[in-house]
Amino acid sequence: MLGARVLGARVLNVNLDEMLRRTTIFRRLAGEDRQRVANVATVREYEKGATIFSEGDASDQLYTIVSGRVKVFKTTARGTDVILEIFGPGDPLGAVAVYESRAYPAGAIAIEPTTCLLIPRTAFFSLLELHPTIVRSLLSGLTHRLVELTSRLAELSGGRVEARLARFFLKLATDIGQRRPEGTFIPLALSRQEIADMIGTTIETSIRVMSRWGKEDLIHTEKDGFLLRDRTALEAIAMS
Amino acid sequence: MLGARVLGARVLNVNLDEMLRRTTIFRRLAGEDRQRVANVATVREYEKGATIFSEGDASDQLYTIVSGRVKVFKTTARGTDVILEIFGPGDPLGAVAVYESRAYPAGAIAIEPTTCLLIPRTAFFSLLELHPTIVRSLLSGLTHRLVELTSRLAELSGGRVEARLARFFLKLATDIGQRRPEGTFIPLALSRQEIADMIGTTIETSIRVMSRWGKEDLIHTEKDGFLLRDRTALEAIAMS
DNA sequence: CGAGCGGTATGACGGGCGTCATACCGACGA
DNA sequence: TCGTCGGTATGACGCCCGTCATACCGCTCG
Repeated sequence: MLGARVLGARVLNVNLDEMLRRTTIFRRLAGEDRQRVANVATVREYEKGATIFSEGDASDQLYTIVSGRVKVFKTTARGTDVILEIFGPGDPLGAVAVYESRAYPAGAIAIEPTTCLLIPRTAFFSLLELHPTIVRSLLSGLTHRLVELTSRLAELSGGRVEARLARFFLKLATDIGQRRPEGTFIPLALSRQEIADMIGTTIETSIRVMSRWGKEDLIHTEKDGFLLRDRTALEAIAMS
Repeated sequence: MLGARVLGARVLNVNLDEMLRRTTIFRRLAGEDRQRVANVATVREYEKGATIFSEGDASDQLYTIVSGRVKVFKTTARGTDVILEIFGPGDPLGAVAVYESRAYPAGAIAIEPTTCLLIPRTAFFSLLELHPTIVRSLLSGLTHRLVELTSRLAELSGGRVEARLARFFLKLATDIGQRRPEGTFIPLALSRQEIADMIGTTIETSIRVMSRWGKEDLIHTEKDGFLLRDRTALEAIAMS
């Protein structure tokens, strides 16, 4: 449990209900049902870089992100990592493993200070029995993830690194970008290594491209994110 | 409807029930419910190379493969194709699109003579209402596909082409391989282009590697599949 | 039978990018 | 204050593999 701190549920009981309301899975529950979930839920906090679970771990809990961001990744045969997705507040974590009672098929690491809500598998299953709406909600989430993943698969395979990187930042911009007078700000701090893991290349290459783009005033790395300065230039690179 | 032939449901009504029993989704239905599905189902046949649906098409039917094999693929920004999965008898096709009432996120083409069972979306939805077990079955299928896709994502990103190709055939061997005195036979006819689309490379490279491996007696291309002659050599290549 | 076509095969060439090596810089702790 | 460490930066080298071009082979059709 390195980097994790378990908080007594009683202390936070006031907030638990509020937390549950913000999750995509449990938000539609009636008040009393949410209360029942709250009674068996645990809150856990992770500092940046802390491992939430590792690939192959037995899955006994369903995680839900309350705040922070988490990268879900798989380690390839060669030892390099590939980031499958980056999850944020409200997103479930490990739903696939818990539902199928199998080991986690990928690892999860906090890339920001993160707090999660943990529901034991047994409690989760009895919820599924009682509330078909939760099953529906799960289905919706999974289908969206499937579509996302297929897009990433098409994206990763082949093509020049520069184009992939440009498309990656353009997608981030439309997803979580904030308009500013100087450009579009992406409030997501990723290391060069994590950028490389997202687009399937090495850290040196990602550093090289980011460094050049910084000098060419296309995109700048800031303390807590990235600032897109020249969106049209990136779009041109993405097309090529 | 090029390459498709619609058969009168009445003629095949005897077989329809048998077909439904073989699907992963509808097999658990009670007899009378299966009969209700059979009443609204259609059978359609596709010859090799025929398009079942294209990426972006509106989804009005749920397909289920009765016999044959289908490749599901996405076209990248650069115009190259990436094969996401190859489905066989019993597998559902387009479940994600139908459930979410969205356009198909990928295209589907028959790589063998194939016959499918078509269920209209409306009928599918009323089935979902009546039978929670179908929803469960859908969920299971989706989670398996998710795990598969994440593995393929990790597989595709980076690494030498030879290693990826070796791993690809080794996986096929363990999935659908048949032991023979001369080696392991993989009963799946893929063109060099389709091999390239599976592992994310070009047709020339896949031809080169396959050609060399043929000469080195590692794997031979036959009329209706591939014959793995030297499994340990492939495993060595996959490791490197 | 010759033309056309789709799939396979093979060579030549060059650039993108992975690999190795070194250096710089800020943060942190002894 | 200095040493260490993690992250970033940059150069040199080489080779895998994508691109272009040509050839071969079996099949179908006029």
